[in-house]
Amino acid sequence: MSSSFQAPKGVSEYVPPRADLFYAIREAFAEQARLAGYGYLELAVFEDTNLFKRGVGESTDVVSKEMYTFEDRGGRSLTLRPEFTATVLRSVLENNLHKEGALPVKVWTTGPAFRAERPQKGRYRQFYQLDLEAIGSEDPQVDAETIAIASNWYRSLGLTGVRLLLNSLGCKECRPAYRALLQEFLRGLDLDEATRERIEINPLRVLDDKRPQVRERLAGAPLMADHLCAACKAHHDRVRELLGDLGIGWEDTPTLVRGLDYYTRTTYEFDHPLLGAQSGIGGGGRYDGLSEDIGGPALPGIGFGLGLDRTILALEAESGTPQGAAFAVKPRCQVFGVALGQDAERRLFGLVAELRGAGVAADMAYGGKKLKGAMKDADRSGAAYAVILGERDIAAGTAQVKDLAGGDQAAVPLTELTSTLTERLSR
RNA sequence: GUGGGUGUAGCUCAGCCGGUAGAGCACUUGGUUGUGGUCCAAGAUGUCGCGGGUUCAAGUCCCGUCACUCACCCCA
Repeated sequence: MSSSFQAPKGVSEYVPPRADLFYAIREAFAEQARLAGYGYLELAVFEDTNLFKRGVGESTDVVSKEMYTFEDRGGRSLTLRPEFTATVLRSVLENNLHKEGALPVKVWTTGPAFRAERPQKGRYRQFYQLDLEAIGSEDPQVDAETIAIASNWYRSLGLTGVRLLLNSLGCKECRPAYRALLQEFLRGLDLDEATRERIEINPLRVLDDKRPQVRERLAGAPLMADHLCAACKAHHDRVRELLGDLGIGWEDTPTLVRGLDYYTRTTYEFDHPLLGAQSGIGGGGRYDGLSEDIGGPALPGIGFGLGLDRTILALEAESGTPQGAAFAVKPRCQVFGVALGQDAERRLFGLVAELRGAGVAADMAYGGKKLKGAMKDADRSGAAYAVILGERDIAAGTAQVKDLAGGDQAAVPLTELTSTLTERLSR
């Protein structure tokens, strides 16, 4: 019997065992970020609505029709974050991190973001991202470094099907001219009303329309790659060179466009072919003008958002393929205790605490269960060993340690129980 | 916002031309006095999403509604 309530529409919730995977892959990312010198940030989940309007851009769909915006009791307009970059940059500037040490400021964060979209596979109204940003450097090495971090993370999870799609969107020197050129081309096409409007507001987005009838008309459209200024071209070539040095493969995708206005130069997306319509599992790029857009100093930046929900879907999709998903979650229980009688139960309770103190994941049967039921619990717990303790054993000063996979069982002196199990589990 | 599909046991689903509810898995108990995972036996479990209509009779047909889901759009 469930309650009268259910989670709001489109909210992705995680419960065991999926939630264990969710947590573990997030920890795996923390390790990658740490190795590359990125510091952790814990940030506001809602912001002044204008931060997103000015940062993400009012012409974007995200801002114009997908934000959860509300008024607080003081009449302020607040918005649940639809993405992370604007919040990260706002916090970095507010806390003067860009003045405290060497640039770039290297930070990462994680948590939920919110968009009021119609839910479907891989698209939720409350969804989870890992976000990493390097703020204050134009060096293409930083571009390559951030891409490498994401790429290493996917690899550490055992994902093999991730593709990197790469493009450059130019800068404020070369993009306006290209944009005008593209608009001119697009206006000559026979397109539907909504698309014609988009040509005037955000023409680059028309390029990655998925509809076949639109795609065929787009053949021959001018591409940013052919209109980059010398500085942008040099930057883009250098990034690709560095990715090559790192052994990271990519596909040049001249039609790749991001939906947020702030992106400049390096722009990329991680894509997984097994996922269906929402195949972009992560994306990022440069945003050299964003700081000024939100009233800050001129500070270039680059970063990415990786979708945790979609990464889990990718992991699950791959585990159905021959190569399989290699990522293993730490077991929730390594040793499971089974007691016979009240005295033994009390003694075992202490032993379980001792095992936990020694770093062994331990659990036991509660509620005075009979041996058979308790052994069944031991089996279900996934533990490698069961520790069985009865009056006989206590009298002998030992416990029975059973290897649940093999079935072997032997008496181990109580004083050596923790060290014996620690040793056996470590090999 | 637009279109399609689906709502039956904890899970995955079957249920014909309308005749009063089924399977597999999971669960409980027993076979086993101090031993799980295998095997055998027995058992418990449902507002058939909700509301209305047609009918002697509705899980089944009709209308409405809600939820879920996939796709468009959008993006992580």
